Amino acid sequence: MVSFERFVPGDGPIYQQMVIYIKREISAGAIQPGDEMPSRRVISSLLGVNPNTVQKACKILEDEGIIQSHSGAKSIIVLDEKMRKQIKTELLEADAKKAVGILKQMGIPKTEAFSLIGKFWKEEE
Amino acid sequence: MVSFERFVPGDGPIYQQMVIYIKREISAGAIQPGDEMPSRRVISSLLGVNPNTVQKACKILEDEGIIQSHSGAKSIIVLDEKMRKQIKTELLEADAKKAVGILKQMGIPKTEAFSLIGKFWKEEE
DNA sequence: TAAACCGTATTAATCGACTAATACACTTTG
DNA sequence: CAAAGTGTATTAGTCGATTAATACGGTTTA
Repeated sequence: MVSFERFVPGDGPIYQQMVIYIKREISAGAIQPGDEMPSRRVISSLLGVNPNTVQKACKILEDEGIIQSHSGAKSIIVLDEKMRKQIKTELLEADAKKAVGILKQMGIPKTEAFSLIGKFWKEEE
Repeated sequence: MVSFERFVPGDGPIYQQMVIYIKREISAGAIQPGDEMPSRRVISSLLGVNPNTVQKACKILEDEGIIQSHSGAKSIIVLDEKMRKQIKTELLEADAKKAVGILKQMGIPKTEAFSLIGKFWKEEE
């Protein structure tokens, strides 16, 4: 069963955050093909958002071929390994590029950036 | 004169992006105390947004003590060195922490994260 | 089979970001 | 001084994200 335990609300529309959350969990292998999604109503209650907002996210995931929804039954994850790698690459490129761009705009030298990242990596372990 | 050349529109409210942009330029030393801000109307035309949106950002910057506005004349940057370092630290902590959190959620090992960042750092030089 | 659960859809309403138009008083500048 | 430029404020309106309430038909399950 797909879990939303690691979901932490951030910036921007919630339905977009949900889509990205699922994709990141898929990249990590924490969500796998065949896994069941909790029902729209359960998710909405878990995250404290409206069922319609959840449905909006699920609609996007279905349009992208990541979940499959049979009306009446729970949705399931349906992606293959090729697609998983593709999603992972896309997310990584976007996130790493963004992080690098920010650090460079702030005038941080590469070495300092590495030590910073190493520091925060340690703190959370 | 404060420049908006490096401003690239991203996610979230524009007035918040403007505030962060100014702070990052300050962190980098590209914006310094005494620098003049372009007028609200000029900025709005530069960025293609409404003057009121620009004013909203400037109001925040003034409330935080980063700019000083005399009605009728251009606003100027007024922060001291202590404040500059404080701003830089705040931004770095937030950005680096966020980036690390994302990479870890995706199950990226530390070594791979470093090589990724190194790669994108190179590409833009 | 029947109740409980599920995906889906519709309609209306709220809220914040942003636009738009305009006005006023102050300062800089020629 | 006078014109142009500037910060500030007000009011109204648009638009998208989100909430809210509700309904319908298919699937699970006891």
